[in-house]
Parts: sequence; C-alpha cells; structure tokens
Amino acid sequence: MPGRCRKGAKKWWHNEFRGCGYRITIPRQIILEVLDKSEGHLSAEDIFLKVHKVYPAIGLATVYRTLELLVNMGLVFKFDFGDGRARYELARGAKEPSHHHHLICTNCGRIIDYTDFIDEEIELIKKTEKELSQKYNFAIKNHTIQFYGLCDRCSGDKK
Amino acid sequence: MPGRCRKGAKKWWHNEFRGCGYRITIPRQIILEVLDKSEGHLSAEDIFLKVHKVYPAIGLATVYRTLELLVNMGLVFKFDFGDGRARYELARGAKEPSHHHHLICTNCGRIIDYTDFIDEEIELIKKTEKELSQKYNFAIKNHTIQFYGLCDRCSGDKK
DNA sequence: TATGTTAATGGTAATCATTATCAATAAGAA
DNA sequence: TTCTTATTGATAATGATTACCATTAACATA
Repeated sequence: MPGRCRKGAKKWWHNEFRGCGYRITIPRQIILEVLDKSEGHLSAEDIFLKVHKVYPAIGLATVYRTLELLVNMGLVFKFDFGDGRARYELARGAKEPSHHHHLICTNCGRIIDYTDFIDEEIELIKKTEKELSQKYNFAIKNHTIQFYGLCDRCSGDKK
Repeated sequence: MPGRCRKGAKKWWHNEFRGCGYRITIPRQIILEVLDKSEGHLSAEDIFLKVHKVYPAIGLATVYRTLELLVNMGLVFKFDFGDGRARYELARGAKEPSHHHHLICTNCGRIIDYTDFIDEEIELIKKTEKELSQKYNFAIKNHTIQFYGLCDRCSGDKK
C-alpha cells in the first residue's frame, strides 16, 4: 500500500526489486516516493526536478533509466499525450481504486483523469483482451484509452 | 470514396481543401495517394520514402507539414505506438468499415489491427464521450484504444 | 564489520524525430 | 499572362531520450 509505510520500514516494492535482482538505491527510492506523492502525468523532467529538490546529486540519465526499469517491471505506466514528452504514473497494481483514463486537451495539453464508466470499460476490456489474446496469440499486458479534444478553457479560442 | 476516382478526375478531398482555402499541390496529392494505397501505421519517413519514389523532389519537411495539416483537418489520424516516431493513417470519415484499434507488440513493434467488439466499443465510447463532454465541458474530437503486449513471435523470447 | 564484485550512477556527448527558418517556386485569382 | 502569396525544399535548430564511461556504492561473502 503506497505511502503507508512507517518511516524507515521496508517499502512495499522492495521485494519486487529483490526478486528481479535489482539493487535498492537512494535515487530509486526517491523517484518512487516522488511518483507516489505526486498526482500522475509527470514528465521525466518533472520527476527530475522534484527529486533534485531533496537529492540534488540526481542525474537526469538516472531518472530516465529508473523509469524505464519501473515501466518494464510494470510498477509504472508510461503514456504519450502527443506533446512530445512521455508521462509517467504509478500503476499501484490492480488493488488501488485509481484505475482511470485520460481526457487530453489538444490545445493547451491539460489532462483530466476520469473514472466514469470504468466498470463497463473494464468489462469490455477484459472481454476484448481475452478474445484478442486467443485470436492473435498475443500476450496482452496493458491498454490505454484516451480521448482528445478541447477543454472548456480552450474551446472558445480555437475551433 | 478513396481510390475509386477516374484518373485525372477531381479527388474526393479537393473540396475539403478548397473549403479551407488550402491549395492543391503535387506533394499534397501524392502524399494523400500514398496514404490511400498503403496499409496504415506509416511513419513520416515511410511516407517520405514512398512519395520520393514517384516524386523525388519531395522534401521531408513538406511531408511533416502536410501530415500536420491533414491531422488538423481530420483527414488523417496520428498515433503513437511507443517507439519514438509518430504513425499516420487515413481517417476516411466514418463511412468506411475500417474503424479499428491496435494491438502493439512492445518487443518487436509489430502492429495488428483488430475490429473485434468494435460495435460494443463504439457504443461505450459514444456513451462515455457524451457523459464526459457534459461533465467536464470538453469538446471531444477523437479517441484511441490500444493494447500492449507480446505478439506470438515474441512471447517466447522475452517473458 | 571489512572487502570485493559489479550494478548503478552522474555528467556529458550523441542520436534521432520533429520544427523553424528562409529564399525560391508555383497555385490560383484576376 | 500577371500578380499575390501560400507552399516548398534544403538545412539549421530544437528538444527529448539514449549511449558512453569513469566513478561510486549495494550488498553478498568472508
């Protein structure tokens, strides 16, 4: 359960790292803390800056490397919202009630999380996943659903 | 109806251009022809190379500019499959029976189009769009649904 | 607890897709 | 045919991400 550990206690993700043979380092711990404490949709640079405040020795390359690792481990999701930089957010497994999708403003880049119809979506997604896995012999790990359009602030400006 | 015009006849998209005040140029015509004749998921470079075969004077910048124009006009969809380059495919309005989504192999980059459950998806999407438009006052133009995983060829290699 | 192996790091250069710039060209209206 | 100006092609610039490499620090072992 992210963010609920006693200070100094073993973090929830320590076993995941150990199991893969990965070392638990200061940069990795802080990057995960930052991801846990922040609202989603952070770019690599956002994360770098936040980590830098508490750990100024951090290097940008380490942020990218760690994020790639976390994405491969399935602990973090990587998104592309069309503005040329990737965004990252904690996956938090399936247990958290935070499963959501995104509404992206193509004018200002604002991102709105929504959870409406999530249950129906999940049902359809499950069904589709099952069918597609069989039909195409594809091992599905993940999915994205995104809506693009203009947010309330922008729909006046540009039509 | 794309690809069904007599040689030399006015193309289906001429009016769309005229209506917007855009000029009908050789590069634009060829780019649209290439998009029409090819299977989807072409990168800008793919398109550049295909156009270059029939029109060697084409410049890469023109390809990018034209694609951006077509995307803004809604004639072309732009996708990101996570490999660092954008992919483009003709939208063909809503009339064509080609509405599909993508299955993306995160190992080899292979892309499979699928149309399974499209009707159910469309229904859910419509419902969601309507709800979200109202709730967030968001003018939705577009959506993407993508599944990520390992294709049959890759699921052995990497687990 | 001290030590040795080697994964991980930080700084920086390199890469690569996409954009911006600008003089030359060609659509299309008159 | 002429004129206006959108469009083009070549190339430089940008910006995110990755590669490289010498140094550092996890952590298994003694």
